[in-house]
Amino acid sequence: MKLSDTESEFTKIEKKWQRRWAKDKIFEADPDPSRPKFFLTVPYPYTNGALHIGHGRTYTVGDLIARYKRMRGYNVLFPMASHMTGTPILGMVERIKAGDKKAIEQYKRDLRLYLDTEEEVDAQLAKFTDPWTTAKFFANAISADFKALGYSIDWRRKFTTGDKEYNQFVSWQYHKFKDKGYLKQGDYPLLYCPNCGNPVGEDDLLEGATAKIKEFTAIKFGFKDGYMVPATLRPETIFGVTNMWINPKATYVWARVNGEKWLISEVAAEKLKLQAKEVEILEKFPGSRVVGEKFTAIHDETIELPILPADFVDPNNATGVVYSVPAHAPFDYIALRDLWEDPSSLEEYGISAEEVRGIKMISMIDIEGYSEYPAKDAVEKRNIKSQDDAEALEDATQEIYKAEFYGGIMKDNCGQFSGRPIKDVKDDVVAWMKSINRCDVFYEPDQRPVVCKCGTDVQVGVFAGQWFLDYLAPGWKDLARKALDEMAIVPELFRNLFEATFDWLTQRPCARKRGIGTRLPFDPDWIIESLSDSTIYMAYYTISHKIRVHKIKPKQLTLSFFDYVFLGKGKPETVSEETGIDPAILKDLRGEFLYWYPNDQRHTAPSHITNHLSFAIFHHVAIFPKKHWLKCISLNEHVIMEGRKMSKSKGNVIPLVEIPRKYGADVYRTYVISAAEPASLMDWRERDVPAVRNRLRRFMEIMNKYSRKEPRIYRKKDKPSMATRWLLSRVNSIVQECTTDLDTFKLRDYAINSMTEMIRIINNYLRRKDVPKAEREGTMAYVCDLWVRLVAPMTPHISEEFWSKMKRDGYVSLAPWPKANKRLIDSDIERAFDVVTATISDIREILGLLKDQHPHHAHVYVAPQWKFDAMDAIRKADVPLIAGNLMKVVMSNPEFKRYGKDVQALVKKIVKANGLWPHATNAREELEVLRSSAGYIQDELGVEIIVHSADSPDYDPQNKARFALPGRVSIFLE
RNA sequence: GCGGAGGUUGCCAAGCCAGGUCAAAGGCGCCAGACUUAGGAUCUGGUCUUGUAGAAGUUCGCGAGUUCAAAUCUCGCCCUCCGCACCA
Repeated sequence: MKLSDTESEFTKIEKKWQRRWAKDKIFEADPDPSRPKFFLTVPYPYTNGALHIGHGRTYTVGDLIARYKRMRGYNVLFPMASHMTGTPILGMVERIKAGDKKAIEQYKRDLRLYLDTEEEVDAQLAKFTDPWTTAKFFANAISADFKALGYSIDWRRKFTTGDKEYNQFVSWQYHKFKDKGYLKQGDYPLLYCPNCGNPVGEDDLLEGATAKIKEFTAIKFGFKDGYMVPATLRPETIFGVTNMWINPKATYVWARVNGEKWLISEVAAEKLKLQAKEVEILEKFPGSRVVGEKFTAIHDETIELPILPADFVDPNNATGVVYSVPAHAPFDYIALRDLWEDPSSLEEYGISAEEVRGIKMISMIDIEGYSEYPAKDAVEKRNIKSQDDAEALEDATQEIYKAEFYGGIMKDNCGQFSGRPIKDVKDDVVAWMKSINRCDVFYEPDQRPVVCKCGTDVQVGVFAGQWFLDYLAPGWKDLARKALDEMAIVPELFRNLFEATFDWLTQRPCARKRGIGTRLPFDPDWIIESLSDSTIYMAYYTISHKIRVHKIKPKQLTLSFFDYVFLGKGKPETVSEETGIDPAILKDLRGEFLYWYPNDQRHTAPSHITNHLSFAIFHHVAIFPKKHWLKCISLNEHVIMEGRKMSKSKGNVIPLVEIPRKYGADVYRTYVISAAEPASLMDWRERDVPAVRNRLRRFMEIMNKYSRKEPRIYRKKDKPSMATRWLLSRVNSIVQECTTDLDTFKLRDYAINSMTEMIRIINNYLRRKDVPKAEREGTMAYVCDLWVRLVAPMTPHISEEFWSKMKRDGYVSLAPWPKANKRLIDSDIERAFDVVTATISDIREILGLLKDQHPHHAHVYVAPQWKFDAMDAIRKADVPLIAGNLMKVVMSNPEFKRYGKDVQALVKKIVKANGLWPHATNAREELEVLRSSAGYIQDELGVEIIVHSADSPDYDPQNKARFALPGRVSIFLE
């Protein structure tokens, strides 16, 4: 696709102003103690491909805030960088190298967005053999996209997370965690592909993408000179064990597991090897060999129980050994029942019918609504006949599991756990077994199949020595909560999710074995995970440009360098000795950090709350003093397309790069701001875009016509028309509302007020023929001056164009935000005008109902003053709206008594309307407004308007005058 | 399962926290009129139901409740979306 093919009508203006902004460096922000600062960040994009309109929403909102704050007089720093650490880029590059057709096609699609010919695309793709080239290409491409959308970014501070200098910064951060004791090492289970030898994430899976890891308790029942080891989700049921189940046809092993002898299935032994256990197979044999033998119970080793055969036991599931609790497990119950009924199959194992019939179910959990043997109840309720009815049995198992977990109590045959609720006791049973070395953990994926892209079955691997950030470390969470409490979250409704996340955070692996990133300084086998290298990096923006300017080398960026610059520790002279950096430069960097920090606002999408944003808060409180904690997090939801999720595979993704040339940056920006409030999902609807574009055209049309006239404010003494007074009032009200909207993050209201509503009132004003030309032009020029600045954060390019046409100094991007002139806001006029509008619609409605008649005159009767007074009296009294109450209020004033019946009618009306309605301040004003608007009403309706006072109507053949109410004139048409 | 957010008039989407000015903003779509050679654009009006006098009736997931008054507050129910950890 040629870039020049599809230029939008706005492209020329947009490019022109982007060039000038860059030339005059107006968004490059340096410390300036004379001005208040505002430091805004939006997370850097991940540069492994083209961005789409969804990303654009967040960056556009960020830019809108930056531009607004700039106009409010802040020294705004809005920087950007690019993210390339982690696995995605690496993964893609590997897939391209491997000749993966899908991956290549996907990259080609993205490249075609930026390159003109297929040859160029192929040539570029050929260079994508290392992640750096890829990341750099897209980082540059995305920067260009951002510039083309008019984002007011200070590009001098750009860096990538792969930079050596940045790695030094991340290293420093992790040294701090280590010093605080927040870093721990331990075992950690992950989905793992034995063939690739790597952990697998969602993107690496062919099947089972939603798989999670399930933790079983492996219980070591005494058997011969070792243990027989079933794995269970219900360890508390060991008190109800009656026998063991073994699949006689499957292969079992005696294996040495961490020095102990375990009997498990052969498959399970292989799995244990991946789970950080030392496993040596001692002997292989069919399950049938141990059937009929005895093992001992955990809670009482004098109890010997038999091992029985069962076909339902799957050697591939867990350890392939199952202990039987027939009273509480439907599978166990039915298998045992089958043997009771037909013990003949046991003969070959030397187990007699008497022996098996002698096995008694052991009830160990009390639960309301069930008999002694809940498993039996559940099976009978479903009328389950055989072990083969797996679905019904699964259902029964779920029922009992839930019922017992939430409502079950351990019976008094459960030793020290007797009498306690199941849901509380579970962990304690495990802890107790652990203390006597009778249990271990065994992991399985919670679903099957789970298949790696290489075609291999995925298993659970346990990484020994995995590094964690321990969010439970003493004091850390409390500090983070404190920071959250003091921080602004906008929209506020997202705070709940932060709080829930804080509650739920425990430990989190923070390093891994593959991907791009910073090596853990004290254990270089590990690479710091990319989410936790992106948490306090806002601080890095404050100095990144100067590191480059001063050509400071990575090895000079030592721990004491960062300690000094970010924490003020040490003396510049000492640090200079160590690093070789001039003390003056060090002081300057420290000054820059102190000027900009803290980060005043971080804007991003709520999907990051449960990870990156929460970590950002935790990491800030861990490293920085309170005055440098984050001040505010603002969020906007993501974007869907025509009511559907966007996804590359569906092909319903609009790349961000196409936006400026297809629609125009200002059109897109306006669309994005006005389509939905930040807290809600935005639905991109192609057919709504032209409507936005047309509004901008109308804006330009009006600006073209009036912006270059001589502005003049018509004050009361100039005796302007009512319409002009109304427009001046409305426009200034809107300026006020827009300011509030932006301050309270009601961005959609801002867009509607500043664009749609402004156009509406201006259209209305321009229709009024009673305004003298000079007055109209002067007033409109004044309005244009306010308007062009009001919309500048949203439509910066168009605004800039008119700002220069209006011969204003400098850039509108740096112009002061319009200030509402409160003296021009006249709520009386606005209310009075509403009466005119209401009168027009009333007459229109009546005209619509009069099908065959065509009246030429409309007699309008304005309510008498006493009715206004009566309404005011009620308003002031502020009593419940019951007719009696209201009557009392009005009648308490003797003046109203003489209107008896009419008062009653008025009160009835108010009760019916369930409240008071707006009207002019008094009868005189209402009369005046209507009289002065008679010509306008006439133009609108095509009938002659005669306004009367209801007190003394000149003409009232149908006695309509007495129905007139404040704000609701009475009308007679003829 | 646990946690979070929601369900508004054809569609999208405000309003709900601080109950009355709410038949409920704004946009899209649709209908009509003006302008125009025509189309597009623009401007104006209409768009829950009924109505030849400005009115009345029925609505904001469902069902109860609180209140003079509920889309808004309380309780119960139904349904939808999102997150749940190595994935940025």
